[in-house]
Amino acid sequence: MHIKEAAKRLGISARAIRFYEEKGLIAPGKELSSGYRSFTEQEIWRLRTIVALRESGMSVSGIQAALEQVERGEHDELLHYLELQRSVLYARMLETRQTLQTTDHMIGLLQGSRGLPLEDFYRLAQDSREVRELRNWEDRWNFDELASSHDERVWSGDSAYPGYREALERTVEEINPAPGETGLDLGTGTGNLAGLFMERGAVMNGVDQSKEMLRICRSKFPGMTAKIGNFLAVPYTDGQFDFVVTSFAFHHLSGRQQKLALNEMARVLKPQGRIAIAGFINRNADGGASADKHRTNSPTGALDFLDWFGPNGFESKCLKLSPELYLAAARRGLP
DNA sequence: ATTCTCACA
DNA sequence: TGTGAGTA
Repeated sequence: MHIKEAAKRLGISARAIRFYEEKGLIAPGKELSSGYRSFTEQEIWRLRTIVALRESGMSVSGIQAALEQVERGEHDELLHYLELQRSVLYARMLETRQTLQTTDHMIGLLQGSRGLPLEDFYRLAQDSREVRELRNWEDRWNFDELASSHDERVWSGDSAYPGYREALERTVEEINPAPGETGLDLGTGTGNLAGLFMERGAVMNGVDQSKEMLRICRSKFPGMTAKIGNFLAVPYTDGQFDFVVTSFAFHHLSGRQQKLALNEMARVLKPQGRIAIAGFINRNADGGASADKHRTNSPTGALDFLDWFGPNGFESKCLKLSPELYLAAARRGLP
């Protein structure tokens, strides 16, 4: 089959097919006499995959890497690419939704006032941009960096920190899950906290940005759903969870990112849901990404984000577990 | 009808 | 990440 028919069957331009060839995604044979490209059904199938991945937003170079790995039989690599792609799409959706909200808000302002409320517009636009910039945090989506972020977090494994296990157990006590309740563990790592909740009969979901962590987590806890994602774009729809927990992860965020993360936690929480945050609690002036340097021994450090709960309809408290470890717990009242 | 290259957004 | 024009 020649290029035009192939293009027609795939619903893309012939030019695009040549482009994919130029980028090394396909290598169709050429007819000796004419020099025309000749496409086999195999190649059409491959092109279909390319088109599908492209439609989901994956870059051409990403598709190239994915296809190479599939050829080597490493299917979980492709699975990882798709999961990653999903989380990127989800983040994009949340951003779109926020833009929509801002626009609605502006429409409301316009309808409610005679003149142009320029100052309000300006403030709204600023807020909106700020949130977008926070979400667009470093490029942790870069495949190469996933490994190093894994290393950064490896200390949170079983043996590493004194008080680690106690902090997790106290978190479970605070949430006090009823059997059958649905929970979300953000920055779940290898699923240690989620595992404790499952022992209590909770149905657990976990989110982590490291595929290595998720792989270990899945093998440790087959009954748990684990997704790639992060605090600022939690890959779940609204109002799903009875409780959201996180341990030894929140301090990686800057203060403003923590606020955004709390918004996300509240978003996926059911009306009377609970939140528990355990670990180091930093008092982090904004801008500093690595919060570990700013660990504080002062419980007032926790108040920086505990202040968020009250105005958002939560009853909250903060417990000091050890000189360095804290547990913030919150419960949302009736709406 | 198709290929290739170059410029362009 | 593609597209369009011009060419052979």
